[in-house]
Amino acid sequence: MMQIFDTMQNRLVDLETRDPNHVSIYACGPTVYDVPHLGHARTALTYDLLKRFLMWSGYTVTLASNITDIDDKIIERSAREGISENELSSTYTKIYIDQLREFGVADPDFRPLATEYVEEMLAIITQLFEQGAAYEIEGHGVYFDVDSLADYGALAGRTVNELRESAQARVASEEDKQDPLDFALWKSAKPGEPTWDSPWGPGRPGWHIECVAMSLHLLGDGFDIHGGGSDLAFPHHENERAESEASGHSFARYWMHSAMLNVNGEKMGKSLGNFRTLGDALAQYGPRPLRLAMLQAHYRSLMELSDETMKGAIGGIERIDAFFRRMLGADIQETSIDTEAKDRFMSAMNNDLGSPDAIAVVFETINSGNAALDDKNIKEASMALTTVSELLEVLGLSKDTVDSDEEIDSLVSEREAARASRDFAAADRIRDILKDRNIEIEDTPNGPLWRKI
RNA sequence: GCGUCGGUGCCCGAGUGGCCUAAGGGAGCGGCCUGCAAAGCCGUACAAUCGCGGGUUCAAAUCCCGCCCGGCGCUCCA
Repeated sequence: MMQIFDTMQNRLVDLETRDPNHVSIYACGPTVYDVPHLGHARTALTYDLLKRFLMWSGYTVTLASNITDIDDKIIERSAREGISENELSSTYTKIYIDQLREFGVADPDFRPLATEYVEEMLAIITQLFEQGAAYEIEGHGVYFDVDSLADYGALAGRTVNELRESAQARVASEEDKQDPLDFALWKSAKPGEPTWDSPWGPGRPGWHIECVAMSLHLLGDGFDIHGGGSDLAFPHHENERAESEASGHSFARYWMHSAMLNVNGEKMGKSLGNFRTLGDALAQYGPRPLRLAMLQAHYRSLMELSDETMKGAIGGIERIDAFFRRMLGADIQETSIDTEAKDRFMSAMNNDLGSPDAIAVVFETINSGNAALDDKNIKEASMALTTVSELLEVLGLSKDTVDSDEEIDSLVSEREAARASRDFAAADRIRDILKDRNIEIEDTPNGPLWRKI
């Protein structure tokens, strides 16, 4: 059985799903006011990996991942750029989706937009009123009363009083909130802002309510896993939980949080110059090395993404691809998977998504497959190939399509002819020509192969 | 300041009481293979030690206490 680290219980727990053989997951996506950075990619990758692994384990999985397309930052930025909120958010939504696809993150089953769930949000706010968990402040909006949730603060590992102390030590609120911890469910309309009608007058959604509306609508009460970046645990997730539970809906059974990512020793978002956007990193390193680098770190540990890390990951991908190239030339048989390797891979992943360990199993299998091929042990080599292919599929690291190019093929043939007549000077000349075009030749017992470098 | 997670070789990282004489990958070095390469295989140095100092235990990288350093949170944030 899979174990995951549940933020709520603050420990590793067995994943016991609401429905047998089905897992419902809600992963918090970005607020689209700018291009995605590597941190967004890491978070999305975590839940992509979780889904792939659970499906491979035999579950059916429903993954919902939202796009928040209305919030203060979006309003601010679109005003500054003189375009509509919708124009701004749809531009960045498209970039986000395109780049995640390029990165190899599969589309979630649902990708809800906050602006399409205002009805559902209003319904929940109504329910909160009915439960006495919400109150209105004239001119400001509707607020949530944190006393409505007995263990408010549990996700942050703190009591309400501890939170209150911190909160009071900070900004005194301008509104007449009953408690400094209370937060807006519905914000009254302000000039120049997009608004929706509501029983409490025109306004727009407040904090966190969009995720509650979308997750409950798409996955139902008591869905299995709610995830996101660790920076969202408090207050975002805590408040979602409060809103949901207080309105009478049981919320997520488990909470998962993926850790942050630093680039070249600097926090994301503050460094300039260096790549920090997903787009730049994809262009610089390619999707697969980037993915390998991220998967070689555990999702719950802070990750440093440096040039050196990437150098290592590029080497790793090359090793994987070289293995496939070699096998391509071998007389491979149809075989079953190596159950020993599969079991080790599975127990690594069952242990709170232990991808670094799981990847170690893949590399070990590549090694034994290569060794088997050297020994002309085709059966074992074939089994290693089957195993590596299947496991890489689970990790989303499968080999790209094979390169093909007629002109290069003909140069390679020319070189083969020269080699056959032992005209090595001519053969090396052709190899140099190809090298100038970033093509590297590998001579194998089954003939030459080439690849882009 | 309070809470929380973490600090393992040159780099990335696994390991959470005995199988650790610390996995795996990358980079390094030597050998084999090759016309030469590339890829691959084999071997090998680098952790007498796992941030530092105490403690518990027959036994600790793994548990406890203190300290140092870093991430995240304390109503923007993946």
